[in-house]
Amino acid sequence: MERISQAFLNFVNSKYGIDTNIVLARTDEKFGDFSTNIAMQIAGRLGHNPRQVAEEIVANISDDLITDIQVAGPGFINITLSESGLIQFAESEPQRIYANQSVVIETNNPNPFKAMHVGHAFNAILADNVANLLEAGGANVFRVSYHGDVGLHVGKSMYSLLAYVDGDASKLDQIAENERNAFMSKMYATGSTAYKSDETAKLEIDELAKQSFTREDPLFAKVYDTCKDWSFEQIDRDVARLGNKPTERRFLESDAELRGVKIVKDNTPGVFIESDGAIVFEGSKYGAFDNAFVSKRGTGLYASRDLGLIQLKNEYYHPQKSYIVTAEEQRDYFKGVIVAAGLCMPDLKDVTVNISTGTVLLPSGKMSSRDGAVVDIALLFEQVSEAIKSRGGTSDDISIAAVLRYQFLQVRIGGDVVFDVDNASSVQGNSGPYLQYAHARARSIIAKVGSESVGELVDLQPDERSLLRKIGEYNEVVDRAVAELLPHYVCNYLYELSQGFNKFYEHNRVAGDERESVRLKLVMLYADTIKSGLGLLGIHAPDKM
RNA sequence: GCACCCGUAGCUCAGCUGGAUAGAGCGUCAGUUUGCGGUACUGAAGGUCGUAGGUUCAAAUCCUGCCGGGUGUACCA
Repeated sequence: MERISQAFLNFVNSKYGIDTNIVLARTDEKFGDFSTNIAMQIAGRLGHNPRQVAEEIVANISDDLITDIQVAGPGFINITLSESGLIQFAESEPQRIYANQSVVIETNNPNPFKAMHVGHAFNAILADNVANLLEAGGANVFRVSYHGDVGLHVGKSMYSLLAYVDGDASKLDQIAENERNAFMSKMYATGSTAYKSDETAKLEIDELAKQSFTREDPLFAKVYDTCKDWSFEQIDRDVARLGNKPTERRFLESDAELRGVKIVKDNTPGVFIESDGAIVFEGSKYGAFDNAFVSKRGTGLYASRDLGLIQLKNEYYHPQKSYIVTAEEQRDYFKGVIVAAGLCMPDLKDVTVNISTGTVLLPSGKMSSRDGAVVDIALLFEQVSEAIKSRGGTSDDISIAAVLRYQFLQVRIGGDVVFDVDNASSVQGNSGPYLQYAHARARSIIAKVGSESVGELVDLQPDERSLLRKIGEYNEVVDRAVAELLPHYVCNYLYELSQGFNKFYEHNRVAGDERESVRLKLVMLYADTIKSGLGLLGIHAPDKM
């Protein structure tokens, strides 16, 4: 295709003396395989009639791979490729635009001592897919996680937990493993309520929050360590159930705390200023907002820990890029942190990138609790599982992950997702299960016919050509998704592809047909393509379901 | 107040490096089956792309104003 593009550019350059970077674009099948608007682009500059220019160009372009080229509409040039041209596309490889790059990406960051909720699941799935795209682009990807193991929320939990154990940490042993998550949620909720309604409790919790940094008291330390371990075990299980690839390192706010404060203090004055006793970064000068990095008490705040984390990631991985995926509420916050990091550590300028996501919204009353609280991840899994069962499907972790991932990834990153359990779990329409089914169906044909009877793609019939054409778009779609780090392009494409397959399937028998060997080849190409695409989304494509 | 994000079919969303008649799912209505997995396929209805201007041969797409919704705005994370 490069060659054909170049032929256009060369001709336009020699004939009209115009340098352009016009590229060929996929077009509606009824027009051909590719089209270009190059004639209309240059006609204006030349003062010529666009159709006439197009005719001149068409008359001077020829290539082995082109079987038809003509002018249409106001001056489009439509190109139809030969079968071998289409096959070349189907057999090409995606580009590796991140080759030789090391990147770090946080693929989950729920806090311990609190239950994971649907927002964490959303964030984790999106980040894991961005990581997949980076890998597909050839990057050496390090998946890490980052967790808030210190601070106020820990104080809230510890308040309830210490009351519960009442001086005897071994009481925690009585809690069954499968009840720990619910127990921790309850502890946090109780502490959180007390913090709001009870002045004495508030003071105590503030004190416990401070202790979370030091953990000097043996009982505190024992309860803290036990529950933190429980939390991480649970987080790892839940993240795995979502279909995320494992992370290789867990960073903690407590690890980032001291070095973060040091970075801030080393750059004050300079990057930071002292204001009202606190150390502040004047982000408002950089399109963010003024933000305190160190409190007037001298303790590091969230922002200084992020600074410390940036330094830590660099020490471990020396990445060219470091991605942090967060909710859009933190967009301006990260803008400030990233600018500050670049000023404090000039070597790391432009390394950290914040990708901001939308929010998961819940349409029916079914999944939102009355008080407006967030949906616990356990409930999310349960609801999806029920929905799959109620339509007669088998509810295993692979199916549940397919439902969640596809639903979350379908929307352009940055937009909100309305999560309707029944809709997402449905096998009809644009959903994860539909794609899995469309894959299993193809594998079933392959199994029936037997892969040894595969033939070559020659003398294709229109339906066969059409499917081959669609398969050939895969790598272009992946390239775009990789370049823009937007997985939803892959979702949209895979849905169109499987629709195309189902249409083909409807009218073209494979097994036993006289064109069996040709069609089998096509079905195999299709099945491999959709499996590869689903893999990129972190969705398993079982042969049977 | 200021900054950022968003506004496309009844609902949920694609399309936004400007291009041919604005697409899809769900829902609604009407069809298809002695056949490789009907968990499928075909068709119909449904849109002044929030609004008013501007740029352009060409605007859902770029620019500006306005209207509507959301988020952020230092010692929480």
